[in-house]
Amino acid sequence: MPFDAFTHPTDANARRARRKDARPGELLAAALDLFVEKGYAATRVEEVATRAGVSKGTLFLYFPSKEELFKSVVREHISGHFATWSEEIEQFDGSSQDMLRDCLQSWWEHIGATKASGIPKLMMSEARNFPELGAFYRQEVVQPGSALVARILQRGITRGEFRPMDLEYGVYMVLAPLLFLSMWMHSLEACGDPTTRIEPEKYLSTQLDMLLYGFSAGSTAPDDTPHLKLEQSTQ
Amino acid sequence: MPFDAFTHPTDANARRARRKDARPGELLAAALDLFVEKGYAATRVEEVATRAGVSKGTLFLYFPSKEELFKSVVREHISGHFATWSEEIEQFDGSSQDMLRDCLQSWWEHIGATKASGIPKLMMSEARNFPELGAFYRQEVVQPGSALVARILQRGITRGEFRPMDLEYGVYMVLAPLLFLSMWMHSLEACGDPTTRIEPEKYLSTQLDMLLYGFSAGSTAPDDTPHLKLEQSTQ
Amino acid sequence: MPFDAFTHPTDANARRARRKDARPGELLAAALDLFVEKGYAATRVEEVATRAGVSKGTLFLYFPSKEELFKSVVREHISGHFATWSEEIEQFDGSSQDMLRDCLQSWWEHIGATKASGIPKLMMSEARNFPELGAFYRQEVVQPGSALVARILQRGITRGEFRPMDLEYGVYMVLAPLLFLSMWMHSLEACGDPTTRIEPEKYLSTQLDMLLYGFSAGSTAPDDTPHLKLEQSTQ
Amino acid sequence: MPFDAFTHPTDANARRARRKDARPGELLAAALDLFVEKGYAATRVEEVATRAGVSKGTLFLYFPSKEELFKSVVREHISGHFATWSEEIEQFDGSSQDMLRDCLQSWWEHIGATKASGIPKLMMSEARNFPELGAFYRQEVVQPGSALVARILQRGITRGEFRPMDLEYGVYMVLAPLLFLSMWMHSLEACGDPTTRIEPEKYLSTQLDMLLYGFSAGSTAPDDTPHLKLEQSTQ
DNA sequence: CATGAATGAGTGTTCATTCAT
DNA sequence: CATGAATGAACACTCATTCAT
Repeated sequence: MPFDAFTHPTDANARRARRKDARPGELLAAALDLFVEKGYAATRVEEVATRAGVSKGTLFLYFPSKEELFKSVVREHISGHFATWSEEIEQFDGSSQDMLRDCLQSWWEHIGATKASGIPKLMMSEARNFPELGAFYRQEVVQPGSALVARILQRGITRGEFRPMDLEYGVYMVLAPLLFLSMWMHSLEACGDPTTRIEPEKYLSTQLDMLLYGFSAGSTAPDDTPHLKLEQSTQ
Repeated sequence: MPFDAFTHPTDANARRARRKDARPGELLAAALDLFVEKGYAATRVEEVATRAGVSKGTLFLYFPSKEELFKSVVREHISGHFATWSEEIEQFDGSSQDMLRDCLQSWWEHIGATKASGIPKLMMSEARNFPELGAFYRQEVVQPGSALVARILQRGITRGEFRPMDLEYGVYMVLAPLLFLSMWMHSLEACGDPTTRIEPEKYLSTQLDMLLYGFSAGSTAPDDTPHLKLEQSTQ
Repeated sequence: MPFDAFTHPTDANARRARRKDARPGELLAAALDLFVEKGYAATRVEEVATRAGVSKGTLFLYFPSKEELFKSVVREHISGHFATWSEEIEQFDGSSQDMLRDCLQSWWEHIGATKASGIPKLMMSEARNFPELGAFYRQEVVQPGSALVARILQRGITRGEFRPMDLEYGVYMVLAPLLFLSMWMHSLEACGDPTTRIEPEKYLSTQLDMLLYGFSAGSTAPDDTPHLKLEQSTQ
Repeated sequence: MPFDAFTHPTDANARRARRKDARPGELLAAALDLFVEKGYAATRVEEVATRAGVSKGTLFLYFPSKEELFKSVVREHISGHFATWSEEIEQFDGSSQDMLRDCLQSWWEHIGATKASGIPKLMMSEARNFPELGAFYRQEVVQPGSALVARILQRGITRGEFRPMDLEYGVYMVLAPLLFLSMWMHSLEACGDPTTRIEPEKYLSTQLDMLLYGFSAGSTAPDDTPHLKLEQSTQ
């Protein structure tokens, strides 16, 4: 491509451009780790810088303050899979039960098993100290996410696969266990003996079963219950 | 006044004893509020003292450090209704579905609707900074609580009311939504517009329904579904 | 001891009251010295505290910020001799020449020879960085001071002792050399070899002569020229 | 154009030579502005560089440190009109009163109305932090300047136009109001409402009158008083 | 027992200075 | 020669903790 010729790899502009992205990226990653691990206040900016391999001064070259760094961390990890997921929902043509299974599976792959799983803990811990961020998170994450799940449930109801329900609260039943799982992983599980460990595969399988058929004896799952299989237990 | 006679004003020992209990009580209450609201690090001991109506120096008369104050706050609010609950389970003789309903209802009354609902947020936020507290919480709350729920589920399975399941993960399905609810109330819900508000009654009803029958169309609840009714929507 | 009896050691309130005044007083004195000596920016709050015999933290107990400390320093030294001076002018009944002599003499005694002489340097150096303070100074010091001198000049004109003149600029002729003297003392004179030293008595005598009779040969002073004699060259 | 021919574009040496002079010139000008405006400490080298249209790094190519930059600024603007003035004095053959008038007029034209008028403020503000500069200023400016004025006064005395006086302090009477004027312009006048403005022409006229004849009624100026007229009230 | 003045280690932030490109 | 990213020493300010009264 002729255009590429202009910005030859040795082209200083390109290199600088990459820098501009690279350095903050490492800082944001380090900051996410530490904020999740210790909370906002207990995290020292110098530690963030050190972990990112730069000096304290450099951090302030990219983020005007600790608060802005925090906001950037949250925003960074929200860019979102919503567009992709929305697409997938649109084009899915299996049963709604399968859809729900895919939903949990995809959440684990793209959120639960990644660093992004630390964000909910961050938000829950700090939302009251950063109300502006709380609003941002509600608008950018909670609402779109709820909407996606609501579409799945609505589809199931429409197709006669799910029974009628209050969609808003039905959505919570899908999301609450997921969010609880990610918070657990970054709090009690991360600080204690490994006996506390939740195995995501079992956990999500159980959730799927429960969501579909509940615990009552009569409502046992048919043999063709969607089977959830996670690719990797991560990290 | 006969009651006053017991704690006779000239009885210095008695007075001091009461004091020792009374003052820390106010301090612990103030501290719980603030720790839940702002997190451990962002809470100033002076603010705690002021809110409790005493001076900063007095606080250190009762708690040797901020850290000990924090630990006391958590310990204090964990005293636990486990003995009572255990008793209730022992003597319950209705269906296991009803038992589950009573369980949610009781949790709301004694935990969810009280200040104790702030503890889970505190633990999730600070467990990694206070691993000792995390262990304590697991031992004193998570395990006994899980055991109680496990007994309910086991009873249902034994009596043929619930289908067989992995008890450990079944318990999570009961507890995760409850813990999520309390965290939500003290984070995003507490910092933003009231549209985010979760109505506990609806939320818990939905959870009960889901737990028992799931979402699938075939497994609709029978007419005698246990109906959950909360006494008061709190505070 | 009779002296101790007055400030009875057991009177906690009285002692505390004195404290409240005493501590800031020492801090303000130390701050004035240092601000005059090194300028606002180059002065370290810790140095101010140390010179006042307290810790850095204590300084912030009395002044919420370095900026407020600076403002307080300027305000403190402005309370002013204006009331007294105004009175003196009112009741003076000698010649206006004598009045002018007394004016210079009094300025030296109460301002020039005291720490207050550092304030003009401070204001000249920092007014552009603290416009609000500049306005305050103009209003509280420059204007009242100019008004006083203007009254003296006007009286002389009215009584036929001084020739008619533009009062506003006449006032500058009285004040400019005084302000220059105080700035000189706190800048070049304070940093260099003693040969630069201006002797206030000679300086002010010369100024008085010039103000009254100028340099021209014809206008020599009569034998009864008011003679200026400073009490002490201070410090 | 013949002049251009000298600095032929292909002559690298010439170009570099010009650069060496040109770039620092802009930097010194920018630095003078900012140092006068905000003081030494509050002036950021980056701001100086930006205002001069170069990068921060470039500034350090020409000046090894902020301190050296400051010293250069002061030195640069002290080059002095002393040779010219000395010449003028030598060749002047009017009255000493006229000489004094020309002196004030020339000071205004070459110092007061130019950026050099900021130097006295700088020296007064920073002399104690840069004693070396203070000494330099005394040697290069104060002493030659005083000597010039002293020559004028001495001439007047010798010719019987001025009355005998202590020359050293007589000189201060000439210089103090001038230095005060330039400090005023760069401090209180520069930060506040325009009502504070001193009109140089009136101010200097008044000073001249006072210097020659004083304020006393008997010593009114003869009709042939030298009349001071400034060419431009600057900027 | 209660106070609140005093402390000083610790933190976020700035900015002169360096140096690889 | 010019740049601007990177540095780290230095500073203003905070706050848990102490202790004399």
